[in-house]
Amino acid sequence: MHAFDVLGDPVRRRILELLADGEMSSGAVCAVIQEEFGITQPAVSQHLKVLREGGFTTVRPEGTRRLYAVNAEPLREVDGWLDHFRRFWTPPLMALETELARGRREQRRRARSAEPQEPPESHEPHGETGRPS
Amino acid sequence: MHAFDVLGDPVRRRILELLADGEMSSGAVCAVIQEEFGITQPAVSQHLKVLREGGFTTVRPEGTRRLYAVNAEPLREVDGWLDHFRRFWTPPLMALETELARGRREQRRRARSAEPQEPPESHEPHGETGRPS
DNA sequence: TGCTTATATAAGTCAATGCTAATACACTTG
DNA sequence: CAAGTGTATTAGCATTGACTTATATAAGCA
Repeated sequence: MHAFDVLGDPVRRRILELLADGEMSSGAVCAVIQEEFGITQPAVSQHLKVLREGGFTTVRPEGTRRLYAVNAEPLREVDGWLDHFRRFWTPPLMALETELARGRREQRRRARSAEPQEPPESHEPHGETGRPS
Repeated sequence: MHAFDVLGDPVRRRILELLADGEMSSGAVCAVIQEEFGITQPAVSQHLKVLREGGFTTVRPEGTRRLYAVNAEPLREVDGWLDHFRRFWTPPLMALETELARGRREQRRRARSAEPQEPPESHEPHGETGRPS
C-alpha cells in the first residue's frame, strides 16, 4: 500500500497527529478516535495495523499495552514527492535556502544509508509514483 | 474528496508530475498515461476530472483541446499537514530557517487572502484532520 | 453540411476497503 | 488456575472507486 493510500483515510491521519505528540497506547488512541469518529475498537485497531504495516508507526509492547509512536520515514517520502511542486509556492528568494536544506537532507540521507543507495542520480527520476513499468 | 484521497491514486500522481513540467492537453496526458499504465482514454479523462474537481488543476480550452495545468493550492495544504511531523526529520539546526520560511509562507497566505477564498472543508465527521482545538 | 478529431459523460462490472459483531490471544492479578 | 483487562484478528456485509464499453458534445475542416 502506497504512503498516499495510507494517508487517504481521515482516521489514520488523525491517529498520526495524535502520535506526533508522543507515544500512545492503542487504548488511548482508541479512546480519542472512538470519541471523535464514533467507530469501534476493532476498526481503530485495523487502522493501526495499516499504519504499522505501512511503516508509519513503530510499536513497543509494554506489559499488556502496545505503545505506538510515529515513524517518519514514509512521511518524508511524501514530503519528497512534493518537491516536484514546491517551486509553485516557493518564491525565488526562498529557492536558495530550500536548495541548501534539500542538499543537507540528501547528505544525511546518504550518510544514513549503510545500504547501497543509487549513486549520483538526481532523485526520483519520475518514478516511485508506483506505476507499472 | 480530500486532497490525500485524490493523491492516493498512482495515475493521478503521475498526471500531476507531468503537469509540473508545464501545461499539457488532455490528449497529451492521455498518450503518456495510456502508454505507462495501459488504461483507456475515458479512464484518464475521469482521473483528470477528479484532479479538476479537487482543485489540483486548472483547465483552459484552446480550440478543441483542453489544456491542463497544475494548481498547487491543495498540494500546499498537504505540505502544511506535514508540518505536524517535520521536526521528526528536521534537525535543530534547520529549525530556525524552517520557521522563518513558514512565517513568510503565512504572511503571504494572509496577504493573498484579500480574496475570501475560504472553502472550510465541512465534510469529515469530526475535525477533518484538524482537530477541534 | 457531414466527417473527423478531441474530450467528456453514462452505465455497468468488479475488486478493494472500512465497518461491525464475534472471537481469539496475551498479559496481569486474585 | 480463573477472571479480567488490553489488543488483535476473523468473517461477513455495504460502500466506494477505478475500470471498460458505448455514447455524447464540441470544434475544425472537406
